[in-house]
Amino acid sequence: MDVTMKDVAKLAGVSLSTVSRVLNDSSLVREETARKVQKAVEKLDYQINDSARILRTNTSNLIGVIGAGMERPFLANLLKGIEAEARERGYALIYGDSDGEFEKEQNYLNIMKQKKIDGIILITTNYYNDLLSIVKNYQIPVVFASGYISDPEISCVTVDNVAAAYDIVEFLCQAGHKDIAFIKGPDLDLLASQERLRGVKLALRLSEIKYDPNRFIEGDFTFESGYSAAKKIIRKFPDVTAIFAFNDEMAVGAIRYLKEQNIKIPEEISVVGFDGIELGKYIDPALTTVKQSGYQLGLKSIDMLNKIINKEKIEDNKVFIPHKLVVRESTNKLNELTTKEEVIINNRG
Amino acid sequence: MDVTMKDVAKLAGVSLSTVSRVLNDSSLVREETARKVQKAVEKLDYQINDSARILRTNTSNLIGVIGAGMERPFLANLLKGIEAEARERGYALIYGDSDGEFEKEQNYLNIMKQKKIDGIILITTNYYNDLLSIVKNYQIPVVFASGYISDPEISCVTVDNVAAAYDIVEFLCQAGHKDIAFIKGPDLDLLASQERLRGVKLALRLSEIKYDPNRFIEGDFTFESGYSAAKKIIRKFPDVTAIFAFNDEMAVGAIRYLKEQNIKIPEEISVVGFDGIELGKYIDPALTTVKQSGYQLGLKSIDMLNKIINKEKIEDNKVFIPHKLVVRESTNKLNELTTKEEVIINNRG
DNA sequence: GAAAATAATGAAATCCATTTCACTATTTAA
DNA sequence: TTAAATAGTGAAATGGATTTCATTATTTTC
Repeated sequence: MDVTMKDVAKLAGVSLSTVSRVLNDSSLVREETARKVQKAVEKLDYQINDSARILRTNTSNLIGVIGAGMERPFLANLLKGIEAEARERGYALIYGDSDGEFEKEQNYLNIMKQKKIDGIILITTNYYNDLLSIVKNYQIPVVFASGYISDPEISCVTVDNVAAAYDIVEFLCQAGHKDIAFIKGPDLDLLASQERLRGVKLALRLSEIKYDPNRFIEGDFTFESGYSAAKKIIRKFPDVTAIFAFNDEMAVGAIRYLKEQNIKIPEEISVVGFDGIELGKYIDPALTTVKQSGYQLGLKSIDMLNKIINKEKIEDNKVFIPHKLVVRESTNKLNELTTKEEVIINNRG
Repeated sequence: MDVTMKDVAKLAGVSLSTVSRVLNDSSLVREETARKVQKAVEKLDYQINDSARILRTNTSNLIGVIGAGMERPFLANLLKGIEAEARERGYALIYGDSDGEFEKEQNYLNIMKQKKIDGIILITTNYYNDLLSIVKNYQIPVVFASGYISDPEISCVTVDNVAAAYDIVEFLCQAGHKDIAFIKGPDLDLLASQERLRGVKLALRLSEIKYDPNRFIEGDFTFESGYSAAKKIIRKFPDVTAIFAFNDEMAVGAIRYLKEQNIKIPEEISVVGFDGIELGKYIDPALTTVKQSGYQLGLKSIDMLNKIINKEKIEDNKVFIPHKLVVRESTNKLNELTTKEEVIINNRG
């Protein structure tokens, strides 16, 4: 029913082998013969049967992507970057959502293995050591694109979560904030959230601010969780002057809550986020955040994976993409606030 | 190197055929034999070679998804729904982004055909008639999940863009707005944007408001385009009392611009969006919009595709998912505004 | 208990491309 | 001109499953 190489061979008056050679690497075929074959291919609109090819060659030009929470803007852009670079390099993508569940991850891993994927990108927040050992067992090239994995065998591409979180907290501290609350990610998130936590602690220590675990409210990276975390923060710590949400969506949720309570941002409370998604520019006040490019992360991940697949030398299997502090309207210096109050006090006095 | 059925057969002491039967449909196999085979499968951790299976059976349990602009929250959720339902039904997903380019769509269509996908979901804004005829030629089950396609042969699942746009414009009109501006989608978008446009026109006609094409500024569904569209609107039509952006992101961008200009929302200008993405609840003012569920749309699309693949009867190959007007803070009745003004006038008088 | 029917299994063909090996045609070297 | 080397091509083996057809065991029927 479908056109096969045999049909092409017959029409071109050559053998199967020759057709195959023309379609892959015509170096061994006379130009004239190649032309005949090409003509037949076009005339019949021949399309290769990929399964047959994969069966024989054991390479699929397929890359598996297993992610979770990919509807988040940052990760949606990551996927976009992955897709663009994969396409560029001749790979197609098999995409599966694990919902952050180990079982589903395993499941997809199996399915993808059965499809003989050439490599796999994992975007998984709560990796378990089990997953790591399974992945290693599979002998399939893997890149983690969600956080730093210390295991030296594992390649990963990620923003430097520790440094980035450090930078933004340091920024708050240098602005004079001492009473800071945090909306962290799920405790199960062993990658991004835990790393950012480490960066926070580091910055606090260097600024000689006591680390108080109570000031870390757990969220799940959604608007909603940011909103309700802010509520808890305001109740428990009415004196905070700054909130650092571990991603922009939670920051936006928090801002919404604060505004509902008629708390002025940044005059009374500064709010900062993480990721630097487009949205941050358009909310009111525009969000101060530390920006990383999901798209870039996607490109780099495929780049590294491609190198592993092709057994190219890799200088370093831990790659960090750049991050940048973006100061907008949701923060100010605590001094400024003080100044204003002083002015008011002066007026009164 | 990999474990094959042959290995399983040998270990279990049966023939290849028997192993295959056990793994597919053991109805013809003695229970005892089946157990032996199962045990061998487990012992060897046998994984089927999918390419071999597909080659033989010509069915892949693969569904292709070709989309564009999938980083938009609504579409990201659509993809999530597609993935969830596809997984549920035993399909894996091959995912490609077309960037809205015909050539890339064609390309992916070819690649996917070569991989013997069982069906395909198209989320493409500017479909060309070319694409339609190609798709028809391919004889592969297809579902459009992005808008209404009139061609009776083509199945589609979509919100009723005409009705939804009608509803929200009617809502504005009934609130007393006569001077409305619109931020539409790209003119190339023959689906969502053009349909919404039709809904708008219908509502305007029924409310006896003259249709003025100048009042429709073209955007591209991004925050940024909503922002600059609002700028144009305010310059050209300083008297507008309402803006309808054809999606929520553009509405958010518009709101940002209006706020920068110290224009009060909704007191001076009401703003409405389309889609009902989560974000709308958290911006200030919370966005009035017409809500559809991307996730739901995804589920329904796979459901329909699955039916086509299995040659089940389909009552109607045009399916609409529900939409709902969600009134929040970004709109008010023009009367209320008038009342306030009257009060002010009275105060003055 | 023999014949007929059914259940359970295996051998071999098949799906479609790639690739090795063998062979012929053409060049090059001597 | 002949021997040696190389270029170009084809036949056949191969990858790993499914499935048809044939065959052997087992039941059922009379």
